[in-house]
Amino acid sequence: MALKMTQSTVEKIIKAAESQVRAGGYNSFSFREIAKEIGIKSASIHYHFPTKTDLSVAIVNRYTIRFEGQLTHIFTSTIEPMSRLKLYITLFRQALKVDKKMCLCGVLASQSDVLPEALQAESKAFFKVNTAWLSGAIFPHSSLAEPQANLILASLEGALLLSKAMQSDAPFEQIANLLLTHKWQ
Amino acid sequence: MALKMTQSTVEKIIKAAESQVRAGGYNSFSFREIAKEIGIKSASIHYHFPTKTDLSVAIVNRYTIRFEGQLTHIFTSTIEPMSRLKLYITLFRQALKVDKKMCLCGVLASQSDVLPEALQAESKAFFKVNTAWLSGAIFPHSSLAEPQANLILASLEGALLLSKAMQSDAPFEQIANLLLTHKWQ
DNA sequence: AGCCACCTACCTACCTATAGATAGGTAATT
DNA sequence: AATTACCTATCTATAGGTAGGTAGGTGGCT
Repeated sequence: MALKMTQSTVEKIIKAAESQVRAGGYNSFSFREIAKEIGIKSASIHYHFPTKTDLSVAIVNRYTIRFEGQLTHIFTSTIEPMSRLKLYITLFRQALKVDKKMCLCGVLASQSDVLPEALQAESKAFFKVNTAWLSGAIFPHSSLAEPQANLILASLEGALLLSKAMQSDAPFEQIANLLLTHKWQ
Repeated sequence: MALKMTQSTVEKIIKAAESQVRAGGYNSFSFREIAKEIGIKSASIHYHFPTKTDLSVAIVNRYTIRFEGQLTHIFTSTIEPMSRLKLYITLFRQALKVDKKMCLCGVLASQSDVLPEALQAESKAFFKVNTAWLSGAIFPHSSLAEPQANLILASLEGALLLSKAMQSDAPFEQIANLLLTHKWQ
């Protein structure tokens, strides 16, 4: 029972933190803001995550694991490459339209230079997972698999960026549409 | 002479500030850091730019104007769409390889939610300049000009993001190559 | 069963560093 | 005399982090 409560608080902390990072980046989330949001004191967060780096790594770790879960789900739900791409795009569309936030690692990547090394590594891992999956799941027999995977990933990260900046979903949808109608050879 | 010195200090402030924003985003640049970097006191920056928002807007403004200058230069140097695209890509390659930094507005876009409104507007203007130029200079007679312009811009912003995260220029070059070999109809 | 040691999950109170911003002063130029 | 381009000194808010306390539960020992 006490254990369950603990996990729940940790979950709340990570969720609130993820939300704040995705809204404003690494330097615009704070222990005090998270604490206020979930109704505890900032010192209590240090009990669960001694340093900001520890908490940040935990956020990205959870994010990547959940993302991987969704990739696996897509992979098993269809073998048609373009169907998989369509579902892959849905993951990013959800960030934009449901969460109304950037991709966590997209935000972090743009600030790579000022991130703790452990966090850089964690965000790098997220992108590796994505390019590896795209190569294998969408371009299994293409010699251009790697560059094409990079293009899709970059386009979608950029599409989120652009749509956030333009305060419109249109850029994202136009880009998504081009990716889906493109002849990938 | 005094006027010249003044402009020079203002220039130094903006340059240092731009560099810091592009490295770590809006919340990781500070008056004190800039002051230290250029050898004055932080209070003196407030003389030239009363608030952080004022300074930020000035940074993006200068950035956009200089970018527009380079776009105009490309436009007049060739009429061949693919040559223009190649030169356009060079602008982003320079950010990655020479400055070793993100696009200023790419970083800011990822933090849109926490930016002062004036800054959001300024960064939005940068992207509008780019999509408008791409449409007119590369896809003058295409009905798909707008989505294609968005795709190119998003791909390149995303390419910077990805290359920063992966700590490798390869993703950028692979994406650039695909954009240049693509049949844009 | 009753006691005791320990652990968990918080708390209050506080530290130092740094943030943006302001007031008021000053030397040099116009 | 006024303006420009700085300065020193200081304010308040907030940052991450730490020390030490405590209520309530767990588990072992007699």
